[in-house]
Amino acid sequence: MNYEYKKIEEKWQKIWDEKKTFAAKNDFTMPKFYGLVEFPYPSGQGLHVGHPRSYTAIDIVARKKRLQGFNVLYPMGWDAFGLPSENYAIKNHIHPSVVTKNNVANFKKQLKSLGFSFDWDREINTTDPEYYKWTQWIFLQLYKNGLAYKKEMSVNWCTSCKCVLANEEVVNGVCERCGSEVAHKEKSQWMLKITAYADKLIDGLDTVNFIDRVKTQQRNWIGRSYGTQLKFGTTLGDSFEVYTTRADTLFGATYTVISPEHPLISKWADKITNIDAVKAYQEESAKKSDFERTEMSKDKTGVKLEGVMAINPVNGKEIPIFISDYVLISYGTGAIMAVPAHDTRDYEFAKKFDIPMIEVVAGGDISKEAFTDCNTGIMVNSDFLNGLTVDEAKVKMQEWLTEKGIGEKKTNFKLRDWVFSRQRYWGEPIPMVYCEKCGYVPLPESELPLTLPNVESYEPTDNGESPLAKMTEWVNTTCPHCGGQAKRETDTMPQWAGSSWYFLRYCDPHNDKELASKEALEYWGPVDWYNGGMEHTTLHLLYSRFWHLFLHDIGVVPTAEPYAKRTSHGMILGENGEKMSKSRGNVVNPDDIIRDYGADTMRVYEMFLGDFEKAAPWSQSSIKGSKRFLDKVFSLADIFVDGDTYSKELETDFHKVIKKVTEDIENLKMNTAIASLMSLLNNIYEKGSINRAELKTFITLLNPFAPHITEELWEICGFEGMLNETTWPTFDESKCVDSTVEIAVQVNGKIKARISVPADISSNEAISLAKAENAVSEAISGKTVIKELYVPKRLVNIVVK
RNA sequence: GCGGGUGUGGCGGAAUUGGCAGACGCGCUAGCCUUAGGAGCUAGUGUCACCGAUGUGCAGGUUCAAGUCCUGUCACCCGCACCA
Repeated sequence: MNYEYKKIEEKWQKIWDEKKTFAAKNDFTMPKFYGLVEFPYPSGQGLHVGHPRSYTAIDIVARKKRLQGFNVLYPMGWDAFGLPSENYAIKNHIHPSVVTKNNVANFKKQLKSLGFSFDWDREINTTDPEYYKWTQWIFLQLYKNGLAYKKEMSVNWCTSCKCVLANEEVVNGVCERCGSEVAHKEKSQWMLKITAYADKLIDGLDTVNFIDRVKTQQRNWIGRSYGTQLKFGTTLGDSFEVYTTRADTLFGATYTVISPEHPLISKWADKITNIDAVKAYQEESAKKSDFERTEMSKDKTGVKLEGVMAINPVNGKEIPIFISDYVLISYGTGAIMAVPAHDTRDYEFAKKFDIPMIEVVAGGDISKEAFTDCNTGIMVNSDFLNGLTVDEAKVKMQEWLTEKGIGEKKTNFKLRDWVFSRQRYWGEPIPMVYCEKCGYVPLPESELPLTLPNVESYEPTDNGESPLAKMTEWVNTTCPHCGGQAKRETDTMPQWAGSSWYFLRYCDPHNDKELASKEALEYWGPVDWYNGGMEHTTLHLLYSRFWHLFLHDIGVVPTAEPYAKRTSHGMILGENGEKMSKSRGNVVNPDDIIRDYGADTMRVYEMFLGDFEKAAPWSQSSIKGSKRFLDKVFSLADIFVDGDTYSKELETDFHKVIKKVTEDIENLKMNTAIASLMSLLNNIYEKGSINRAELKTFITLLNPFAPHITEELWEICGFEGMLNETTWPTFDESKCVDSTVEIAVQVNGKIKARISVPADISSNEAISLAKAENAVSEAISGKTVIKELYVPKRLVNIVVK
């Protein structure tokens, strides 16, 4: 029989659609499984071969779970706000909503043609007012709880997108999206206080099953450090605070540094005798872009403040104060105590400016480099700390500082608050109005959704205003508080807003009273398994955990953490091993693959490609292997015979493969699961026939990977009902072992022979059988046997001298 | 610099966690079949001085036994990047 994949695939996709085969059931008594993949941004380019790698893997898990009796929620939707649609709209004078609609239709068609078991009844779209009503609602809750605030500050400004960026969106000093230079701009921005959740975001990681690299990356990004904040007096009679994690080295502090933006400078301006040089340095560092600043990070620069000295609180010594851009205003107090002998950066700076160093931890050689090791050193030159270890000294100094009222314990984070406004059209309007009298006033919840007005032009402006600002009839409104004249906020929310809670909406997508019902959230939450890209680790994944932790605190969701398990797929690279991109000309279009080989082949190929977590290059010729496999599977119908139990020859094989596939799917080892099915298929053909029981098991195991061809075979072979209504095969551990096994016989670890023995053979018998082999007796004759060992079912090793 | 990871045939990758390295697939070679083949079938395929030796980035070590454990070292990839 011929495997007509096109006909078969279209047929079953239509049946699944009509029967709503994969709709999640509203039966909250069943055991549930909520599998989630990141919903795509529906770009004009259509689906990329990278998308199906993630979607197929979780589809396989979802399909298997259904057969195992779970009520499965596997939803899909569209993260449709964003710049590409807006830019396309600007260029072609089409409303972004129209662009989005067309792109969604195309994406949906493509996804359907791959046979994913999504519950399309729960499809959502972040640009739908019925959806973003609740995005705005969450913003209002954040505002009411003091977690959204407006602040005038220096922000990252993408010169090409003409829009501010969050810290997470700046990569190597350039815009994460377009790669353009990022400048600094003073702007008043809506901020979300994600830093209030820094501890919870770190500690929560201990309660979830995320792959380690995701956890470490989030921990590093949040960057918690435990230290001390302490006060240095000055010769002007005032004081300033510094943050340090090495309070133990306080006796070694030989200077201090404040950042160029530090407010002390203007306070001291008339006392600083070299104020011109200081101001020049301030200006110079303000001009540097993030990119330049990191580029120049090796060479330390700075200016000493003349006319003021700091006083080391532990010994009263007067030490100089510098300004230098290696101290950041945004971290700690924007000022540090410098201990050149025990900090690499201070060491470099001190060498350059010829500042003395004092060794306070013995164990290194400070004439060569800073000694920063905290584990081996012993305190010296430190009065009451002498002789202590670093850890002991930290504690003692901390106590001393606290007692004297000079310093206290302090935890700091690298994480900054989230810049939440964007000066673009195609985003959720921020539901706030500005009233001259009342200041910023939140829109009443009853007025949500606040929909985007229709504007003539979506062009971003150079002055940093949102395109919405020109819509005077939309902007001018009345104050919800006093009824007076007021203006709407014209900035919109960032890309990451809608995706920060979308998985909640899937639980109850048509609810118009709340973002989702309590019952639905109780039942479906948390997401059991979430797979997505590593590139979202410190963006979407972090943001959505923050929102969820907050929603939990205000009682909206039942659990603190949104995702019980997080895995991540590797990228699919072009055939040349480089990242797929239009400019490199190595992009593979999924539509072409489906046309030439079929969706099932595409699915099997992408899963067989290699280790799911690692990047893997696409290989056009390897696809043929997957196609050949499915061709052979389809031909099983030709060698189909009667028989309702596994045949003797294949029984062990079947039990082993059921075990292997069942376990491999849970571990995302799809490549080895497929390999074991291929192996089994080879054995079946060697035997020459397959019976009912065997075929049933085989196609059920293969079904999650290749759903169309297996449904078709199910029908052809006359099995009852549909394959997706059957149950997942089970295995018997005792039947997974062969009764006879081939073992290796080694002499001094070198293989001399292979023998077949009963699996349960005794050690003595195995060894004597081994010795009976010619090659073995030859190798040991005339030598003394020192040791003989038998590793059950593996090998015999005879050690001779 | 800090953090995470990876090095196994011509290629993608396996290896029950210390027990026969190279499963499965691609590619390649030879043969068969075919008017033809970028189709199918059969056999072979780590390397070499091919009855034997050797082999998992490199150098040591532990062990009866090491891809796997330990020490050192090199290379590459990813994330963060002066975070005090």
